[in-house]
Amino acid sequence: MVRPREFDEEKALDAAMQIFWKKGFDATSLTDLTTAMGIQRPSIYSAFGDKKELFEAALRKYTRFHASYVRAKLQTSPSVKESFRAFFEGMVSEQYEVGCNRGCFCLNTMVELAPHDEKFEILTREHQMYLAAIFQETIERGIRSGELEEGKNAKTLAQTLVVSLIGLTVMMKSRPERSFVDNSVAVILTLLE
Amino acid sequence: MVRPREFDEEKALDAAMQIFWKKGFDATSLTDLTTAMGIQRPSIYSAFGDKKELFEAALRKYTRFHASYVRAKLQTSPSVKESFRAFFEGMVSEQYEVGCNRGCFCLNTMVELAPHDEKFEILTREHQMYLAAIFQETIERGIRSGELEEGKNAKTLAQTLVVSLIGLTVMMKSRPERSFVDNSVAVILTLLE
DNA sequence: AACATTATGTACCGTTCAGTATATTATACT
DNA sequence: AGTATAATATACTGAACGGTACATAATGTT
Repeated sequence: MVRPREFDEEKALDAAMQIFWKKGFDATSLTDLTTAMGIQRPSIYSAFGDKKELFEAALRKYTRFHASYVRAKLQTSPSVKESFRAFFEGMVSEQYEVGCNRGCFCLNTMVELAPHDEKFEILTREHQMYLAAIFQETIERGIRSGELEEGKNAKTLAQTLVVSLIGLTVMMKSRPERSFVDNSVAVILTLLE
Repeated sequence: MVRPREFDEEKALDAAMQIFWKKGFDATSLTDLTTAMGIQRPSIYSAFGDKKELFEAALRKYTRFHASYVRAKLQTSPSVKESFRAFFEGMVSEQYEVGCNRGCFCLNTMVELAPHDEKFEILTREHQMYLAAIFQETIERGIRSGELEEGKNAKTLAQTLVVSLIGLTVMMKSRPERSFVDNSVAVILTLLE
């Protein structure tokens, strides 16, 4: 009945995510987007709406991906402590190995848009809350298995680990000496002892 | 010999700092700046250079102010633990009392500009290093006075507290329930126990 | 094969941006 | 008082922005 789309919407959205992640909302122009996505402006508007709607779709894609990534990373070992260690140390390694320094798309958005746009305030907050829930479940698993002491407050500990994760991620944007973050990770992990 | 400036440079720079702090570099237009600073464009250019130079001057003013603020806050009590508590809890209170949510100018810049501009990567990193040094000195004071145990590693602990400070500041940009940050502060402070 | 429908490519819209040329005004020194 | 100097105010520049009108191309159905 009609002419079908020539481009893969998911691939195009992925390209948009990458560039928004790297440059942020304001600094990304529609020309940047058409180049990265490999399609023309009217195709963007018909498929995704305006720039902000596209950004929101890209961010939602990111948070889904990121949440499942974190969930997977925290199950790499039967040991909860070991899983958290692998998670934090892996995050640091990845950031220092990659050339560009884009950090976390959700945190970038929290800084750039959340204070002036309630939609993104809510969206970014809820992602952090979700991460805190994942952390809490993992800690509770450790308590049940006996690896962590019974007295630990899983909820407040999880919240603190999320705060630490945010701090590490943002700190690395300024490329401090690696020992700075390595030391911090080591101290943060003592909270699980 | 010449016509003197009609405006107070420090006051104008302060106004520029406030608006850059609130809106960031890209989102602040020269029209915003002339309005906030109460002067015309050519006056900005002759007194401060271009937009980026003005931004840098504003950020340097901020970091100087912020560093001395932190130094003062950490001497509010002879007790190091109590000083850190006052510092972290005060920071949270201030953020929740203020209507707008501008966070920390230096961290905002770390996210917006540091990854794409080496000058700001260095500037923001050095401020965090300076904060870490202040924290370390404070912890060492606590160790000398006997308030903190001898075995504490002042340096790594200070680095971790800086990471925590960053995490709290950024987290608050999404306005989570206050208990979230209050809990985190409480746990973070246990690192000093 | 003709048509209705939607995607695409091009070229454009008005607006806003950072930055500046020019003319005027106000000062300090001679 | 007159002049040299620099700070203002106005108005403008070209470029880039987000967004869209319009013509063309490609499909599935009749």
